[in-house]
Amino acid sequence: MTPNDVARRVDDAVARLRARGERITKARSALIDVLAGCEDHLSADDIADRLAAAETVAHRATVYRTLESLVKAGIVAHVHLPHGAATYHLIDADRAHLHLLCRTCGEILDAPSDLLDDVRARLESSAGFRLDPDHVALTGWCRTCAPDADVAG
Amino acid sequence: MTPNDVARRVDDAVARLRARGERITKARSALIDVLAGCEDHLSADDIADRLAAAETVAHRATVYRTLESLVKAGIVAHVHLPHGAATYHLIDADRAHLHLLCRTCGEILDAPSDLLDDVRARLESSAGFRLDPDHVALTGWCRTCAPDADVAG
DNA sequence: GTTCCAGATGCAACTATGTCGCATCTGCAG
DNA sequence: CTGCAGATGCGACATAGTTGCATCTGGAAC
Repeated sequence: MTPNDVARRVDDAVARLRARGERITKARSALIDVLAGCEDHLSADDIADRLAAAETVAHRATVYRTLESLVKAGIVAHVHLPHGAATYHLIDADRAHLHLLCRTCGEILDAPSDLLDDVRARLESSAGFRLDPDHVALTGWCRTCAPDADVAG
Repeated sequence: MTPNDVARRVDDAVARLRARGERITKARSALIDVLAGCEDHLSADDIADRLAAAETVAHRATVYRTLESLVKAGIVAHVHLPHGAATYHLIDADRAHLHLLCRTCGEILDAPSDLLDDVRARLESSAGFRLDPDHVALTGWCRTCAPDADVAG
């Protein structure tokens, strides 16, 4: 990701926030910078740490509330991981993906965004259930850990 | 589920615990009774409440440790729900199912256990990732809530 | 039935992840 | 520049789960 890409992501996010009539404060701006400059999956505490490292301390409550605003604005996605904190990342249409969590090493892998399309269609027609495929990570074991995996636990 | 079914489930669970050389204590026995007599999905606190109602008070730590033993023994499955506590239920081969959680009303629905078979095969061959399909609930919106659902959040 | 001890339990303190009420501060519209 | 809705800081609270340690007990050995 080039500096240019980062700037584009920041601008895009800020524009979308403004379009919703939300204010652009120091905390929000810094938080968007952190998310835009990062391709990893960050927990709320990770984000607070990076804000502090960038010399923009924000209270934990502010981080959570800001993330909530960004999620509501459709700018950020939060993904729940079984055990441990939720992770947050900017939504990027050309970078859409689902998440796989290794139960042994804890690594988060990306999966193609169309992975669950068939499942979604089946659930919709059979149970009327509208699947939200990106809201939780699927779990299992990565290539490295799979051979030693113990199914229980 | 008839009283007979419950008794069979209890006996089966106790036998499997013994086979692993684990002790059958009052707390464990009562906890298995609770799980065997219930088709719902119970959180650790739900279980503690039902134990208390059955006049077998067990400390929260004991409930967690006992559940962990049962999970390790392959007798109980725990399913993580985004937001809120994990739920536990006895594993019953002829009753296997996956879980769907409605993000609006919080209801837990069952889904056929083969729902993710294709996905599992794709992940295994393409990424070497071994999916554990029952460890997390899939989220979305049930038939009732879907029409009003707001995707963000 | 008694003894013994690994393992189970009770308890309290602790961690982690969020949430909330309220006083203060600040973006930004006018 | 000013006013104020909305954002922030702070601390207390809530929930879910874990851990260290002293005590108790299931069940095997005798």
